[in-house]
Amino acid sequence: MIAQPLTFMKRDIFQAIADPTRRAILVLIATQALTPNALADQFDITRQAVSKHIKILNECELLKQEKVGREIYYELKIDKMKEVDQWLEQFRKIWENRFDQLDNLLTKLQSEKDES
Amino acid sequence: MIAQPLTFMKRDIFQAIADPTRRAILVLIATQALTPNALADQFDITRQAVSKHIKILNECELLKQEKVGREIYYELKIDKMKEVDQWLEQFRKIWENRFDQLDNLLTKLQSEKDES
DNA sequence: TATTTATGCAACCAAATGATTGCACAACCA
DNA sequence: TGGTTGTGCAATCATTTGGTTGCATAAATA
Repeated sequence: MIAQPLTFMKRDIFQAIADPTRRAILVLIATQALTPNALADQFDITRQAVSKHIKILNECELLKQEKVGREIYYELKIDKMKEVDQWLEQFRKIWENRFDQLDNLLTKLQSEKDES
Repeated sequence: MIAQPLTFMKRDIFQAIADPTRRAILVLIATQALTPNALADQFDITRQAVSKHIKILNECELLKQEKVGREIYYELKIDKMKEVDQWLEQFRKIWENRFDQLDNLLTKLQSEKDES
């Protein structure tokens, strides 16, 4: 056995973003801090269901929180999203490399055409 | 069926990459085409379990396949990974913007220091 | 031809997931 | 003080998930 996931965190960011509701939450709190109630207003599910999603996002260390009285404002720790970006990097290298090769080919074909 | 309705795909790429085994598979077939058996050798699970993961990745339209005799070579459709990149873009904008603002602040502080 | 090999599919199972309802409790406010 | 509001937690439930074993079939090989 060669390839095996190395770390064993209970949840990782890839699980966090697997659910469409959680992705929507992340977008909402990317630019502004929101309370669970404010978030729940945006969805068709119960406040408690949203609360569970928040808990999961929190376990993944995706959230900053600030308590104001009895309200809790949640906001995205944007830096955590870079983990996904870093994982994507290995694929980005490949597609950019292939694009460059295609570009080189087209340039070469063009110059050959010019010479004729 | 010719084209699947985009809005009602059973699975999306975020679900595909949620599982650590599937992420490892994607990495393995990003640069080379591999058969299910060759893939299964890399993991501690059964060939059939790997086969199920392949099926899921296929449903997400992440795979190219080429049949050679009785063997089937699977390779990653790298362009499909751009969907994740595109979703990340909205967050990238934010963190790059914040970095620029921090950079501007530091530059300003430095120039104020130079003036004194 | 008979056997081995590569693959996919079906049935089954335990655990995880995403939702619900109900409750507890602290913080506001009339 | 008593009632309302914001939040989190527990119990419960149906569905999905990720794994297993067993089988069917087509292709390669002895």
